[in-house]
Amino acid sequence: MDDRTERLNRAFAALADPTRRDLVARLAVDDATVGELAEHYDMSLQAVSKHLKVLGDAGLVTRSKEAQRRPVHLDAEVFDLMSTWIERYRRRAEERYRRLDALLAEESDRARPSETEAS
Amino acid sequence: MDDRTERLNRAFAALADPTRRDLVARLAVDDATVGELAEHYDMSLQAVSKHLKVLGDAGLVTRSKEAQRRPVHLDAEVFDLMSTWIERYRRRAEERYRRLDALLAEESDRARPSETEAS
DNA sequence: CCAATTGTCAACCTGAAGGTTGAATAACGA
DNA sequence: TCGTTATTCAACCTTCAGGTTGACAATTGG
Repeated sequence: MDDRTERLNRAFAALADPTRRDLVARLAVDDATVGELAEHYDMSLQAVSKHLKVLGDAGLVTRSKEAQRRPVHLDAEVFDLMSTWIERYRRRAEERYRRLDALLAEESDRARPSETEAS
Repeated sequence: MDDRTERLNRAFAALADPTRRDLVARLAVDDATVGELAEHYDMSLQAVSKHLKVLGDAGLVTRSKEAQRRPVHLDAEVFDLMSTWIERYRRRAEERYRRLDALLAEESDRARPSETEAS
């Protein structure tokens, strides 16, 4: 399996969990420490730490030990990858929908014979 | 958990599997039957059927029993939902990145005293 | 109407996901 | 240096995801 595929696997899997999506939402507002984040959830700090590891392995989040606070922050790159994938198929699905629409219109034209009908 | 949350759970989870993303890619080209799709994978037809059920439950795919062939086709709506979610945080992550950039520039300005520095 | 083809259901297995608790580690302040 | 605080590691449990095979259901063709 190529690298791109595995990155998409991890990224989509990471965001399939509502707690992790919520973590992303919080980190979009401001960087925060594990402890700070954990306060908002009804689960152990260790569990939150695990969730952050999953987000980290997926490349959605980076940890900087540099500063004295705020070690976790969002990283945009993988969002790009997912966005590209989804947009591609969203566009195609919509296209196909429009084409189906056109086809159905054509069909109902054929039901009531029309002068534009070829051979 | 609200409906939107559960739909996102299912949608992201559905696309976390590479076989299912591949099914989506194929269905973006043309509708197909379970059997036709299954030929391309090294797994049982039942397994593919299950994957399609997951995609269906996630609302990414619809099945029409009407016609004699091509029963599975893509549905764009849930793609919209995911796209909106991702774009939102992609944008914020990028914003925060730019702001960090600016902050670092400011910091290095402060290191070498500059005339634009206030107070 | 019968048979063949096509798809789903059911039971089962294995491994991984998400949670727990308790111990280990690392960095900081006094 | 020593204790505190913050975080991760390790072992364990339970549930679920993804695959298998075999039996069943339904639809189409002759």
